Amino acid sequence: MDRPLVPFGEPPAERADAARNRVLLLAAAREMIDELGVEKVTMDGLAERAGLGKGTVFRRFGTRAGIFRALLDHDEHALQARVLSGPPPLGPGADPVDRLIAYGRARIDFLVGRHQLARATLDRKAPIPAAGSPMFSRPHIRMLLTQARLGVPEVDSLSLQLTSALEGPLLLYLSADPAEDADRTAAGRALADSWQSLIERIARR
Amino acid sequence: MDRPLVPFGEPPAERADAARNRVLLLAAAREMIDELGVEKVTMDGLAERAGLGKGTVFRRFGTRAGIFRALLDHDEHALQARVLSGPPPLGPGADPVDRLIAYGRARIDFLVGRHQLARATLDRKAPIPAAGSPMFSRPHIRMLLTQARLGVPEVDSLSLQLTSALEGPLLLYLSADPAEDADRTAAGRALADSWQSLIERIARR
DNA sequence: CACCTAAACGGACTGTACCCCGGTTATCTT
DNA sequence: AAGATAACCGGGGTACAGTCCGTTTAGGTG
Repeated sequence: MDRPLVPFGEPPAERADAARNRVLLLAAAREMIDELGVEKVTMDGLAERAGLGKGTVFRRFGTRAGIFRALLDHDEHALQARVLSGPPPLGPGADPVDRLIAYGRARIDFLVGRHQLARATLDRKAPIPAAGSPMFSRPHIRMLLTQARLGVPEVDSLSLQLTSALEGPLLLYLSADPAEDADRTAAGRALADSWQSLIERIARR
Repeated sequence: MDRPLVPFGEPPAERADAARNRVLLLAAAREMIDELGVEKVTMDGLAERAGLGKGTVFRRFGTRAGIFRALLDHDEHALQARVLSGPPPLGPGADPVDRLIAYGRARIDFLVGRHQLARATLDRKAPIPAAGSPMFSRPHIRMLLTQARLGVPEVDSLSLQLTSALEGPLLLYLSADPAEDADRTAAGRALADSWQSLIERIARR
């Protein structure tokens, strides 16, 4: 009947086999993506490749999109680290407006290079928010916006809209065809320049 | 061997039975959506309800998302008509900046009221662009931006980003749960106000 | 070390989007 | 009006996401 003293301590910590299988699955997923492309990665195939049962795959990631989300999350940590504690203007210390611009450029670069993956994280019937990683982009943009003291009345909505302006083009409106990578790189450059001028326009007083 | 005189005339015009079935299917789809919700509309169910074969449904709409796209397209015509020839500021005649603001408000209203439907038009592996209707929003925003003579260097990218800022929040980041309609209405109001101030900031010189 | 329990595992099962192709029918030609 | 032809139709077939539940195992307990 005894319960842990801390009512909401960490969830009991992942079991060793579970952790091992998770890295196994993520590695297998990366391989399959490289070899076959994102679209060809199936849950059955992935399970077989990793030498595990399908149930295990779903227990770990919940949904197909969940796998890609996990993969993308992992890649994102490097970017987030640069943002949180790297050198300015991306990292702390620079003027908020410059940081906004730098963040947009970095984020676009990031998404352009992982376009397939990012799109695969989209999921019809996502019960909660759910896209690329508004988890990080949105609050960060919101924070910089606030710091910039622009006198924006609707910071929450504006940060939502700017997040969409930043990520939406890559997630929603750019072709998913892997053959068009060159186009996408060019489009990315244009988006980055445009992001900068968008922010500058918003920020000037 | 004779071919039509006009090399690329209309595609041969839909056969009468095909047209009849299309309206049948669209009507059935609307009913099912009202009764069961978007998520519960299946291709089999729809076919049965319309008294047709499953193959027919796919021939007409190509994909599940295609049905919802068709439904949304239909609804959009009314909005587009108001934009193209209705009274200002939404219709022609007003200042381009005012029209941008009015368009954003109208579009947000529209999408808030059809959130479920709009999200259902999203489709993994969409062969071509493919979302809500950038078909109309993007060029229209682009045109108004150009008319406003703001000296924007990247009109194409900016219009893409503004389209995302406008539609992205509804398509990507707002919960799909139909129970939260009230929240969504409030969020829509906030987005609309925020859109206005975003445009005003971009436009002021 | 033997035991116990919660967590992890696996793979059969289900529901559904999407494909295929032989048969049917509308529309055009003469 | 009959024949030709292209489009349409139906429904069974396939592949894949996601669920369920009986079985196995990690890792703590005495």
